[in-house]
Amino acid sequence: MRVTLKDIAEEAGVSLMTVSNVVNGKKARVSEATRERILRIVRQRGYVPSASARSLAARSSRLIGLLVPAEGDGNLTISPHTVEVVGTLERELRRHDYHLMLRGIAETAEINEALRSWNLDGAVLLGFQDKVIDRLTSRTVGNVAIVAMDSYSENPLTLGVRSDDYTGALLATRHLVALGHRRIAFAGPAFAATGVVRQRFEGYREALREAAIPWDETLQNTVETTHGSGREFGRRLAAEHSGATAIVATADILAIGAMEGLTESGLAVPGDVSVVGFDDTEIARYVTPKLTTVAQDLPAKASVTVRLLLDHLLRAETPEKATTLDVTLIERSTTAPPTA
Amino acid sequence: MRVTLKDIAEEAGVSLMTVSNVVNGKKARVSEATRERILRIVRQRGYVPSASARSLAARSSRLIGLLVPAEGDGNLTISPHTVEVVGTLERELRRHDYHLMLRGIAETAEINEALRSWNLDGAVLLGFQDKVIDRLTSRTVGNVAIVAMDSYSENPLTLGVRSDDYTGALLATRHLVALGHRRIAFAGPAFAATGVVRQRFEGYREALREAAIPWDETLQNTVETTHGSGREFGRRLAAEHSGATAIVATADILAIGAMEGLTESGLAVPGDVSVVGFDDTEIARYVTPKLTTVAQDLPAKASVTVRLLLDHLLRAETPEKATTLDVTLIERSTTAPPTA
DNA sequence: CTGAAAGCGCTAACAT
DNA sequence: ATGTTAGCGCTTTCAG
Repeated sequence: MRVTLKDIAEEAGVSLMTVSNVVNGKKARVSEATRERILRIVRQRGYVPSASARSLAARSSRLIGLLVPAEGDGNLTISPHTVEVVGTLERELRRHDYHLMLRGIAETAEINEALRSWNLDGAVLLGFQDKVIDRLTSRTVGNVAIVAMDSYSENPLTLGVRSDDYTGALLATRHLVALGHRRIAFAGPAFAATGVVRQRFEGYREALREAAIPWDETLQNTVETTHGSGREFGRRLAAEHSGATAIVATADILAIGAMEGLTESGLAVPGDVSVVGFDDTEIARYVTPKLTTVAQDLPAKASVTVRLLLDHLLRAETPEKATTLDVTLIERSTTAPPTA
Repeated sequence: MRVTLKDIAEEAGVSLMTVSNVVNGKKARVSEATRERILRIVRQRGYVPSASARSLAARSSRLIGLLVPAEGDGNLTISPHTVEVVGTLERELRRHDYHLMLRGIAETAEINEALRSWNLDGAVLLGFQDKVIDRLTSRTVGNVAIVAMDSYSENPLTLGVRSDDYTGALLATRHLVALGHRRIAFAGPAFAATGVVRQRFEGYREALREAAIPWDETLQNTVETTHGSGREFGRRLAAEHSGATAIVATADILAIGAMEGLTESGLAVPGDVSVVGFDDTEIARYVTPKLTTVAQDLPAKASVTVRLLLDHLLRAETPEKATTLDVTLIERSTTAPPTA
């Protein structure tokens, strides 16, 4: 059967605890000589500690939940830039001997269940609505370290990490304004009083205000974050003659869909209409013309998340306030001055 | 503290075991009356079983490892189509009360460690080289159910699930031949005697053979699976005047890079050179012109994987032989007859 | 149909 | 520097 601490202890002629201490690197508690002897036996017998036994006895699982919304019976909702973050997360966490448990969440109650069932030491909430984060209570999350990524929730039980969505949209819109655009459409999913999309919308509005461009409600478009929906939007924009000469989209995929819709309708990008995306996903560089977009600092997002998690886990540090990461406008080829 | 079985048992005035049996749905072992009473208390007290305690006592963790290569110190290697498979996997597995543990693997030995440390009931190996799979021995994997995705390894300890790579490349190349191409280049990463890329290469070769096109080694190009590498390849092809009028690439991203390199060099796609990709990732539809490519049946890949896993777990069934999934050629706009 | 005993593999808290 | 004791929360096995 499985090799246990006891086996090693017997073979080494020491007690269980000594082996345990060696395995856990508690150097202060064991002499260098026995330490080395035990380590050799451990390697030779191929001993691997049992995570469940540890988790049970130590009340710490060294397990971090990677919680992702799973709409209804459907699939997980994993956006491309999320994937990149996850890769880095896993690596960093593993270096500290923490492991990731991937879990789709259909109803809020499942967050609680996941946390308690596996005795998670922490969790990263990826892409949940602010209102879901808001609802988390200390009863449901206990004392685990929770990072809510891309959330603007003020819930003090969670550590927020997000990009500066407001400034991103501000930069994008200013860029358009500077090029001479006056009628700039906004395209994004429905949003509430708080959240990523709301921030982006407000940044856009602010840039308009700065330029003293009067607000026209018809420029605000509610569109799903999909290529198809973006395409429809592009077609509609072309058909409506709303006079819009530029689009700020809340996602690259949406922007790219819009470009296709526009082009199909006989409008040129950026000749007739300029387009700015958001996220700087890989595809932004692969479409023609290459998409001007707002880039997030994904590596920073991952490392901040890990740092926050570890600070809380190791030093039980008080959650500082939410971290907002810088954002940059990447000017490529989908923006140009409006044609007179 | 935590609500335990014992708490419930005391409150209900029954023994621990009765509660355990109720919670685990062993209906035969408890009367309907007590069953309902206990269930109510369970709900009301918010009892959640401890997975680690279960795992320890039952020697089954209900945990499936999602093992992904992590090159050196680097990030996880997660391709876009892998992500889609993972989403479905998670959902299906969770419906059966299994959970996923995401784990990057830098050295083969870590597979063993991951398996034993967490007492995994099974694992899905995503995108490992065949030679890694080959090396797995019963000592390292024990009796866990292992699905090796996209592997052509004959290792009887693993269940193989993959797409029909050979036929995919065959179809792609035949399509090109049918259009009238005679000098068709192959672009893909270095490959060994077995594996996904080897299969694709052989499919390509076979189509050439069918058409009695003599083999010219210079048409076989070793290229990394990246956009940049593809672009370089496109440029080189344009510069070399090798006479190639078409390209079969082993990945969409590679094909798209090649298109860009070709275009930059003044060659038109598909006017001067036709291009076929592989995988039918999302971006294939977003580039201009839209990419002709070979589509895998991703949902099937996920559900076969789950079925294989569950069969092994639930019924301890003998692993049948590897499953190969059908593949289809999606003709879009990057292929056309060669210009005379 | 229900219960008691034993133990899964490990660690925290005290000894010594 | 090392050992002892007492569980962690659950399931297995065997008895009623």
